[in-house]
Amino acid sequence: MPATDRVEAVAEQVFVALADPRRRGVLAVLAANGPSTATDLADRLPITRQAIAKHLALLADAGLVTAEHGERRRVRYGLQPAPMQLAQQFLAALTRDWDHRLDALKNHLEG
Amino acid sequence: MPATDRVEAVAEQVFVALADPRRRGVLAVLAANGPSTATDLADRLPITRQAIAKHLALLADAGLVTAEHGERRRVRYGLQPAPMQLAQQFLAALTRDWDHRLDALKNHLEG
DNA sequence: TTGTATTGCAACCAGATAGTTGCTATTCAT
DNA sequence: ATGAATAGCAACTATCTGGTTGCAATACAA
Repeated sequence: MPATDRVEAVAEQVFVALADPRRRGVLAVLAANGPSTATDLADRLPITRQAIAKHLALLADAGLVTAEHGERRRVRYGLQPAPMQLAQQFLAALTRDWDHRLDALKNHLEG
Repeated sequence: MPATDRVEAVAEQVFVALADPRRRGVLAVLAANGPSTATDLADRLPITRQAIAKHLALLADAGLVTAEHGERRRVRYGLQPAPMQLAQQFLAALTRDWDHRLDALKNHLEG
């Protein structure tokens, strides 16, 4: 698989993740408070722990958070900025590409 | 409503739009070929015209495409880059914010 | 050992989403 | 007037998504 396809796949997962306000909420709490457990997050957000757990699973699958297993069966989830940066680059490239193509079409019509 | 909320609302719609491969396909065709009708797009993509029309409605709602009514009842949809740029700025700000907060947390632990 | 706190799994529900088919209306050419 | 091409609307289906409740298992404290 070409590298650009893998980039697009990661970007897609990031877009899916950021498309949901509750997931953005989870990420915001993690950014503000540092690594937290699902139970901690459920205290600060208006949904149940199990709902949080599902969102965390999706975020972990996208690489946006990673789980670290601590003492007493506790699992803390921490932010992982790399996929965000990838998605940002993908978005920037897409915008540039569009602008370039639209300019080319415009010039083609004028010329 | 504060301006940042409106930015976030637009960014969310862009993320939703870009989260779907078929929608990215529609946008790619529009970028490559310029404004096109739903029927044109249906010829180039593996889904029916009606499915395309639904995606176009969502994209238009997000401001990513605009409809121009032409002759003979034809409606052509063209790319609109502004919301993309907004989403890009939102994503960049988010990434910066995370990095800043994570650094602060790290320094807090070390200091 | 009993209790408390935590995680993980499964079943279930309601609503949204993607797609299809079928139909109607409009426009223009023959 | 007929026919071809296009766009829009509605109904229907299947799948995905977000959320809940309930329950079992684990770990530690008293």
